[in-house]
Amino acid sequence: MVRTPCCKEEGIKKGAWTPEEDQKLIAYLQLHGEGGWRTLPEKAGLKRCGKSCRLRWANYLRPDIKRGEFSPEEDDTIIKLHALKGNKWAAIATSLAGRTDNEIKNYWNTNLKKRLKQKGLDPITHKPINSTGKTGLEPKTNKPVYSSGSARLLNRVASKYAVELNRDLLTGIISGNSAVAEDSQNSGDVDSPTSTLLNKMAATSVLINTTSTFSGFSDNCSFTDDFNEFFSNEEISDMYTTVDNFGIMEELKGILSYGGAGAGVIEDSPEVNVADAMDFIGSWNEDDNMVGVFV
DNA sequence: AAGGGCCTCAACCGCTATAGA
DNA sequence: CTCTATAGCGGTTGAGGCCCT
Repeated sequence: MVRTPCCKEEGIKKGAWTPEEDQKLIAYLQLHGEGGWRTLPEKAGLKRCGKSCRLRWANYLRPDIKRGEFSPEEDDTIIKLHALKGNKWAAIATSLAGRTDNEIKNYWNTNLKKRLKQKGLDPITHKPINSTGKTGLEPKTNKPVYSSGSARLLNRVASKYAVELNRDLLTGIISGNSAVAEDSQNSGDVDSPTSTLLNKMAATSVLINTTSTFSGFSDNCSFTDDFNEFFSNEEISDMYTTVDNFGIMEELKGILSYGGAGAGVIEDSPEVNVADAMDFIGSWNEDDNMVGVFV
């Protein structure tokens, strides 16, 4: 299909926007809202094409855009998500509030890509650039790399929720039959213990959010850890690549951050030894005390 | 001080996806 | 179903600023 380019008309200005043009665009959008980009320039008194106006607004003028340097946390998020999604800048941007896909793309190309290279990592594959082709993420032993992650996650859940909270909930998380967990099992994909657990937890979180009869976690729960405190970068990377989809991970993050911004920071509970294999998921013993069960 | 090279990032281009007539 | 308009995406470009010689 041949289409007339939108920006080839006579008298259409290109290049950098002036403050006056910005003001006209802002004023118009504040008055009329977004949309109707094709006719907007004429109505707003701008000699620009609609596409240019939309881009200027989306990438620069929108009031919710966060300017300034990227934080180390944002850097980590971008790198992790890039490892998972590749150059899907718009998808990555949805996880960084106030950052645009264009900004992330530029930041990646000018900073993060170089940083990975300096660390000896291929910015495309995120694997080490060396002759062996090793990724650096392979387990150092015969144990799967995800084992410690799943074990620690379960310990945290058990130790933080089990006593004061809903025993049924935790049991449900671990032994529940959710569509998500079943999909994972039916997909034929390699199903790591961590991803199995995460899928079950994520499925349960959906249940919490959508079923009014389900009491879920209590409001005084102070479980405010996030992934970065919870797991190593390697573990997070592994989770993102083995769990079913990004949405599930976001759901799980919702569980982990449950309790609200004002809740206290949890302290590390004494580490409970958890079997690295996740056989115990299937052999969950409801008569056992929650904390310290996983040995 | 001059100018050449490099870097950054806003903006553009070409394309696909989607909605609606 | 087809066609068209619009929105959105990712790659690329180029202006301008900075740094080094």
